Amino acid sequence: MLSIGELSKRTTVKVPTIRYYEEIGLLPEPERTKSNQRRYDAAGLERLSFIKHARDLGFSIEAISKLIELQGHPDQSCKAATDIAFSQLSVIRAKMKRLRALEKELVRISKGCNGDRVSEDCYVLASLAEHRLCKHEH
Amino acid sequence: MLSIGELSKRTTVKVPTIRYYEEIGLLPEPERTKSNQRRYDAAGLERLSFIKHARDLGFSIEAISKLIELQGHPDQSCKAATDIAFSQLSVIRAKMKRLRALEKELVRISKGCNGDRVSEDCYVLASLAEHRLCKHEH
DNA sequence: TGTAACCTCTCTAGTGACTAGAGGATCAAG
DNA sequence: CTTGATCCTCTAGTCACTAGAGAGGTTACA
Repeated sequence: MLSIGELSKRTTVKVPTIRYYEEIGLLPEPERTKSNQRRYDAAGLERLSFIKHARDLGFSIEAISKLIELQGHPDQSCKAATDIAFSQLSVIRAKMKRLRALEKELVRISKGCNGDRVSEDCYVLASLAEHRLCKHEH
Repeated sequence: MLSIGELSKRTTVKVPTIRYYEEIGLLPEPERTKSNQRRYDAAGLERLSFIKHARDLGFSIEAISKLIELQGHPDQSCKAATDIAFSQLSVIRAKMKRLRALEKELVRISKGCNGDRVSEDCYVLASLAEHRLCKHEH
């Protein structure tokens, strides 16, 4: 049985975050010692590892809740799970698309001035002030 | 002179957001009519357009505050401004790097199961449960 | 002049996913 | 027995807004 601190070390999830997950119902309430400290078993460790890994992959807490729910029915179809993974993939791709556009524009703007002028003549500041100076959509 | 609603339409910044910007000091307090409604002049419109454009490019409110501060000293060096733009660029690039890694991993995981199995045998769920199954860093 | 539709005001609270800190109890090592 | 680490609960803060309540103001048209 692991204390919250040991669980934290093994999963690299911070202690207050573990308590937060419990509060919102993502982790079940664990056993307690006589002195009211939390104690986790192997199932608790596994569950938190799952959450941590999914979070690292950018899944929302809501999506993770659904995935856990699905895990709990090992004999049912996993279509819902793969759907969630695909929608996560499209979330990631949408973010990348946007970031690529921003990068392009910011590179262009940055090239306009290397910082050796006065603010009045700075192309960076001018570009921020006037969207018209932008070449790409963002 | 523009009402807050007109300013909102021209900048596509929502009314509550304009009030929020005023609250945190990003926008100066505008004039008011006798009946206490906000009225904005050309300077107010320009300032909010600047903020909006910078936000669209992903700059934080804090960075924008600094940029506005710099704009206020048109005769001083613009190095600080270009520095902020460059650091924003590296923020964007770091995010993209991370997203690329996540995308790669998620594509790989998703390929492992097309949703026609039971949860117990689903590679997507298994991969989320076990980091060991991952091929790339994330 | 009436009235309906819309705009604006302030204030509070909620979002997501935590993070920080206060103030106190408990535990393990020396 | 003491010290320092760890644990507990609770509240409040983060970022950049967003939503809603309830009251008052403005505008267009009959």
